[in-house]
Amino acid sequence: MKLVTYNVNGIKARLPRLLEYLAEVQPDIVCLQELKSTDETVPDREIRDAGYHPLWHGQKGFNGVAILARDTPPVERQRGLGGEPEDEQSRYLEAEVGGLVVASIYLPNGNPQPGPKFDYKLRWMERLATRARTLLTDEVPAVLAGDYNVIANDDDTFSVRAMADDALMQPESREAYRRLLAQGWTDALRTRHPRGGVWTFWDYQAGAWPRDAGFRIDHLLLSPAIADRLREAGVDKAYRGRDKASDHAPTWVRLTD
DNA sequence: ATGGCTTAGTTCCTAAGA
Repeated sequence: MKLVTYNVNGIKARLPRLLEYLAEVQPDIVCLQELKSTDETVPDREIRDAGYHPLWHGQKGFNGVAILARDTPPVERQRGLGGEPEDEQSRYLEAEVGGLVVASIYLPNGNPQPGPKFDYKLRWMERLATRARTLLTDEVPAVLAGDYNVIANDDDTFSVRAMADDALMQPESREAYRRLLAQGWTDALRTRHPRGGVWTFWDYQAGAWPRDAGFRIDHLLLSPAIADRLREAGVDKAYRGRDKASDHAPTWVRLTD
């Protein structure tokens, strides 16, 4: 089975690209981020007509995550993370689908840093770690898939220097990500491409795509219960080059059934 | 230092993204 994470950067603006992707690749499960739409304004009918069962967790204007599944409807387990009741940003959605627990994650960007947005990012990462710990304790087969907004290693970016002051690459962001992995999660892309140099995002500005000046921030984390089912991991890079593309490319794992 | 994209909303400018 193929499980994809794809930050679409606006699902209404991206709908033709997303429908193409679903038709051409036919992934089994798709975690979406940055819907920038409410549950009332998402293209629910179009996704269903494309053969997918959607579970939406939208928000007006910003954020918004979803889980799409081809065979059976995702059964919701949780929306949002605990620990900060006043947080109304739609960034976490967890469901059971196809015998897996799947989470669609849109981790806060955190720029500019230092500042309140960076503090929110670090708090959010701790809240995610708390949830992730529970999933491991319960020993469920789980995939935490999404836009983590963390460049974990120097070889995960085209330029360490260009990104040095960015929230994506601060030591605090990296350490929080490493602590999460150290719970027992497997970074699937890293495992299959240990030398780095694999990008999932290319900025719209300054010719980043034609220069191949990207970085890897979309991650799929596998729980121990399914880590040995990992067969392949990659990026469907060509979709970044299409007309009116998202600045992220679909990033995926293939698991044995 | 440069140059300056894309989306959505309180829409013809601004905020946010990364």
